[in-house]
Amino acid sequence: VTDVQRPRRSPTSAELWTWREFIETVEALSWRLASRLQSESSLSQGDYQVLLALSEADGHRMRSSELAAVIGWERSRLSHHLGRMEKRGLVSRDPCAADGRGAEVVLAAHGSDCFRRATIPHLRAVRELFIDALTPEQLAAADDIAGTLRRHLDQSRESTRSLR
Amino acid sequence: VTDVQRPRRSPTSAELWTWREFIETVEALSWRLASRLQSESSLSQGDYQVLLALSEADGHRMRSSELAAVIGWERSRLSHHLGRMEKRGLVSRDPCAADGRGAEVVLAAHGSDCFRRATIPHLRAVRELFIDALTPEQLAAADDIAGTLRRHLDQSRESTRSLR
DNA sequence: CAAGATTGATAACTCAATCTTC
DNA sequence: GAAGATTGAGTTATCAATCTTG
Repeated sequence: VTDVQRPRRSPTSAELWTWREFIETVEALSWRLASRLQSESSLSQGDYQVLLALSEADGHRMRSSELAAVIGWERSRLSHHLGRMEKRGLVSRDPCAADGRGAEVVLAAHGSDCFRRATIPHLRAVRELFIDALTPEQLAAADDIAGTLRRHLDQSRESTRSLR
Repeated sequence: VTDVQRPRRSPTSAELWTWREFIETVEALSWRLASRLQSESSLSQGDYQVLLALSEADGHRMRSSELAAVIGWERSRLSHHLGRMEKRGLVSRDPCAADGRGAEVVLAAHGSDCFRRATIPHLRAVRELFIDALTPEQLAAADDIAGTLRRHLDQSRESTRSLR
């Protein structure tokens, strides 16, 4: 933690191989899950993320920008996406009582239905393609790695911010 | 390996938590790397993948469909993307001598320059955000997990195929 | 003027034709 | 007719305005 200033070696070829295998595999996995979700439940990954976040929210409703933060999207992307989901009857938007500028996104009944029906096959896919593929030890290691990477990312976001 | 037929429990909440943390973190990491690549080198991830594959190819040229297979894209996506890269002078396309139907994608001089200039900051980013974040043990575990997931994915692709 | 959110223009991705050559 | 590759139409993502309210 004290070597922040010192420039370091570039990655070895073994390290790079690990990196490429890791990122490409996870992307392939994510792609495969997205296809299954689409064909089994007619939802895109984006739809699912939005519906999941709303399902977990108090009163099945959230401020638009909070939703964007939770799922890690830019606001304009979310806004366009919500427009399409609204057309399909999955969500609706209400003006926010407390803050006249804001909007609240509400899970519609049809969205709730779609989400519930999608959940079982989707969790089955997650189990088949991820959880069952790994030993309990590997799963624990995955958890550890993800947590470490996440904290590192958050920290580096902070430090680049403070340089501005 | 003998329990293929038996339906199984749905994931525990701890397993799901691991899954979400894992996939979301990797996606955040990938997104962060893509932003850095774009701002530091004016290349998208797709551009980089194409340039990397061509740089590693014999004579800096490849058949179009082989390139698509290597980077795991659909042919039409690659074709559109190559059109845009060609406009920017990064690659060019030659008719293939051996097979009149085919096209060969060639790394242009400007593409080679851009790729070389992009490499150092990009590898630095990979090191900072991934390699240095993990201990050697975690890196080894990541390698193991990726390999296991990859084999599992390949295997499940095969078995769904044979059911048709 | 800053923050919340939407809009519009442009770029990129996907899917189903299409065209050419084997 | 099948394989290699491109094209076009429709959908989704991104970036820079824009509009409205605090």
